Amino acid sequence: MGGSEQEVRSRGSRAPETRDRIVEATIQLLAREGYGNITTRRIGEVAGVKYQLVHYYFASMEDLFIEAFRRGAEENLARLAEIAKGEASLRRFWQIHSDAGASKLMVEFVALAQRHPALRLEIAAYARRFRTAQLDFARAALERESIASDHIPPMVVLLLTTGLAQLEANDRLLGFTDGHDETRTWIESWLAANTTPVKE
Amino acid sequence: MGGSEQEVRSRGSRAPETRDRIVEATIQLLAREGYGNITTRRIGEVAGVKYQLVHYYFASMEDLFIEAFRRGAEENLARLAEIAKGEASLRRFWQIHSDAGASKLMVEFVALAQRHPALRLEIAAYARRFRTAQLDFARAALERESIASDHIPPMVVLLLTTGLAQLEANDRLLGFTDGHDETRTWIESWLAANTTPVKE
DNA sequence: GTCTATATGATGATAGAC
DNA sequence: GTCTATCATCATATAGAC
Repeated sequence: MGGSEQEVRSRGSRAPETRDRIVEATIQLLAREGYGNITTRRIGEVAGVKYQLVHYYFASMEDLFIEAFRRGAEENLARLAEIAKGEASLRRFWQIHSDAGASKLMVEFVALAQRHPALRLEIAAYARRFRTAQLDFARAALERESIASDHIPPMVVLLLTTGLAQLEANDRLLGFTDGHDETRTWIESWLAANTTPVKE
Repeated sequence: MGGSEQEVRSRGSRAPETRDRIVEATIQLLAREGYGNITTRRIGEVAGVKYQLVHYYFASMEDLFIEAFRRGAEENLARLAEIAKGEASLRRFWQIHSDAGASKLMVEFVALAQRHPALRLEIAAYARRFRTAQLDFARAALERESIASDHIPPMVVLLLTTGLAQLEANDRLLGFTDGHDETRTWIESWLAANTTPVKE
């Protein structure tokens, strides 16, 4: 960990990344093992620091969770914005839901949220924001593309696809994936047959 | 799901319902406050018995959860079987997913399952069984009814609707229901327009 | 900033009297 | 079967030395 420091942190204080490491470890632990095993001890272990340091940087676990969630949330919103830059298409819309890792993380955070009211509010606020952005994108895609079948409200498309992503994450949590491939394959081919391709 | 019957509890005279009360309290607590607040002390409180009795009747919390889950699972399977007795229709199929309470309970159990491996296996086994039964029903409905739009594989219909139900339960957990009504209304009217009515 | 030690509290679980 | 009493464990969170 010596070497070159490309940190933009202008405050050249010592140990500039401990806090980041803690946040990263939290996300990583959450993604790998789930909310059930999240403790300060394990976080410290993964981050390579004493677990008491967690309390030095964060007043409470909830604060840490909120910060970790925000980091992931910002990434998701940024990615959505990135995708939204291109031409709106249902195919691109579908891509957003294809990241299994993000879905699982979201499930974990929601689970955590029930024990931490402030985190719950944070997640709820983000979820509504994200959904609104998704809705805009879905609306644009549906308007632009001529869908062969009945016209479907953007909200319906949104909830069905989001629900599917959540279901898959949930199934995986339980340890099975029956029907996932079949459904994804069908959706992909349906999109291929019913929408106009968009070039990158 | 059968197998080892641990206690026969044939002594029906003395305090016959304590065990049931504990199981009921567990389900009730899970439905009301979520997995986060499930402890032996709270269960005892709700059941109106000393919390130590929980350990008298159940070797571990996991055993209690498994029994509680089985009770709910049996009910769900029974209700599905009841619905399946009638003529298969997409409308009836959709009804299965309309019970918000059952969806939330399932979400809670899945959350609990991550801390309790044996419960996870139990739930996974049930989920696959239930899904198979639902799939049969969806297949029968799709075959019987002439759908106006493209033909959709039963598995796709199943995962989309199940996913939607799960999404709604999840949103409610977070405290918002944006788009739920709109989506349900659209689905109901779509079913009304694209399927043949079934008389009770 | 990081360490060692510790306070404080809740939990699942058990022992033994009645 | 139900009670009181208690245990060991693990959690979050602090205090204070360096």
